Amino acid sequence: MSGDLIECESGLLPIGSAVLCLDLVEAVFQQALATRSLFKRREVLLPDYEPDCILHRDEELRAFAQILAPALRGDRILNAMLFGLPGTGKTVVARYVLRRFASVARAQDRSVRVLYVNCRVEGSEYKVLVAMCRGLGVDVPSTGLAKAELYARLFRAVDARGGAVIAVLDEVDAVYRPGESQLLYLLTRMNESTRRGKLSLTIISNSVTFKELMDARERSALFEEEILFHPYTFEQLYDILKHRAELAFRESVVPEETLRYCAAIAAKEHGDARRALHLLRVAGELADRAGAPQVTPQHVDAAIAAVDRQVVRSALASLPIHAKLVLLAVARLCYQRGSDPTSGEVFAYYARLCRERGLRPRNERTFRSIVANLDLYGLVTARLESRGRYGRTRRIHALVTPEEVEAALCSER
DNA sequence: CTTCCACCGGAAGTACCGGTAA
DNA sequence: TTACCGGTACTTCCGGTGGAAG
Repeated sequence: MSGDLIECESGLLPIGSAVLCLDLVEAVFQQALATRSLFKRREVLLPDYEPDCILHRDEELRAFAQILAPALRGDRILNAMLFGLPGTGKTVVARYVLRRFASVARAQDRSVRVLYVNCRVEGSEYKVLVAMCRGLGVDVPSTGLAKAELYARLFRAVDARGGAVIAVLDEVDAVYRPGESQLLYLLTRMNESTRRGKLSLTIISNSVTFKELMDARERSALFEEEILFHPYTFEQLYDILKHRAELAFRESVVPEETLRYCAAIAAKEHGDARRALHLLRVAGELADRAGAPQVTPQHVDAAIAAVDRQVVRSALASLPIHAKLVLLAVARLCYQRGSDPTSGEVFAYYARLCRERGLRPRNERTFRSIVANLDLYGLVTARLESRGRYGRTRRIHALVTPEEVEAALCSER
C-alpha cells in the first residue's frame, strides 16, 4: 500500500485526485466547525426517547399505575389491554409507568420482575417466548425447541423465582392472530399451574380491529382491564412538539408557525405524535444541513417529501426478487400505455421478465399474493373490476415509476 | 332470466432452512 | 447421527363471483 493520504498529514504531498478529494471533504468539516448546529439535543426527537414528563395522558398514566399498584402490596394484579392508533402514546405511557414502578418496587424490596417485550422486534410467537425466558435469566436456544417445551421452561422460571412477574407485550398484533395461536391463553392461564410465582400480562395493540377480532368471550376471560388511547388533538400535539422542541433545539430556532404546521399535519393523520416528532426532526436536519438560521414550514414540507421518498425506497429495497419483477411489470405497463393493466396482462409480462432473466416464474396463485402484498405496502393499487361477459379482474396501478424499480432491481446483483 | 368469462382467494399440503436434543 | 422444531415460500386444488352478453 502507498499510504499517501496518511503521510500527507506529516507534510508529504498527496498525489493526483487525492488533493481534490481531500479539499472537498475538508470543506464539509470546516463548514461543520464554522456553523453551529440548530440542535441542542437531537436525540429528544428520536422515537425511542423516553421523556421525563408525559403531556396530556394523565388519565391513562393513572389508570395503568392503578393496575400495577396492587403488586407493591404483594397482591395479584389484573391482566390488561392497552389499545389505540399508532402514535397515541401507548408505549411511552407503559414504559414510563413500568420504570417508575420498578424503582418503587426496588426501594420497597419487593420481589417483582418487570418484562417488556416488543413483539414486532422479536418477530414471532416463538421469539417472544425466548425473550421472556431470557428476561427471567433462563438461557434458551433461539430456535429448535418445541413451543410446548418453551412454555414449560417459562412456567418453571416464573415459579422458581417466586413473587410477581409483570410482562408487557407491546405491538402484540405483530405475532398474535386471534384464534390461530394460544399465546395469550396459555400465558394468562399459567397461574393455575404455578404455585409460588404469578405472571400478569399486559398487552398493547395498535390495531383497532385486533380487539374486534379477539372474540368477546376470550377477551373478557383473559383481560380484566382495558385502557383506550384516543388520538391527540391539534392543541395537544402542539404542546408536545413545543415541549420537545425546547429540549431538542437551541433557543428561538423553531418559530411557532413551524410547530403549528407540524401539529396540523399530524392532527390530520389521526393525531399521530410519533409522525409529528419525526417530521420536526427531519425538518431540523434539513435546515441544519442547508445552514439555515431557523426551521421553517418550508423545511417541514421538504421533510414530508424526504420521508415519503425514503419510505418508498426502503420498501422497494426490501422486496423479494419476484415482487420487484411483478412491480416492474406493473410500472412498465402503466407507463407505456397510460392506463392500468389487468391482472392477466401483468402476469404475462411478469412471466416474460422472469424468462429473460432465466428465472422460473411463480405460478398464478402466488402472483396474486404478491400483488396483494404490493397493495398492502402501498406500492400499487389493485381494484377489483367486473367486465361482465368478459370476466372479473383486477386493474393494477403502479404508484412508483419503472426507473425506481429498475434501480432497486440493479442493487440485487 | 341464465350463462359464462377471467379471474379471485381460502385451505391444505410440500419443500426447505437453520436450528436443537438425545 | 436421527428425529424433530418453527417459520417461510411456494404449489395444488377448487369453490366462488359481478355483471354484460345472449
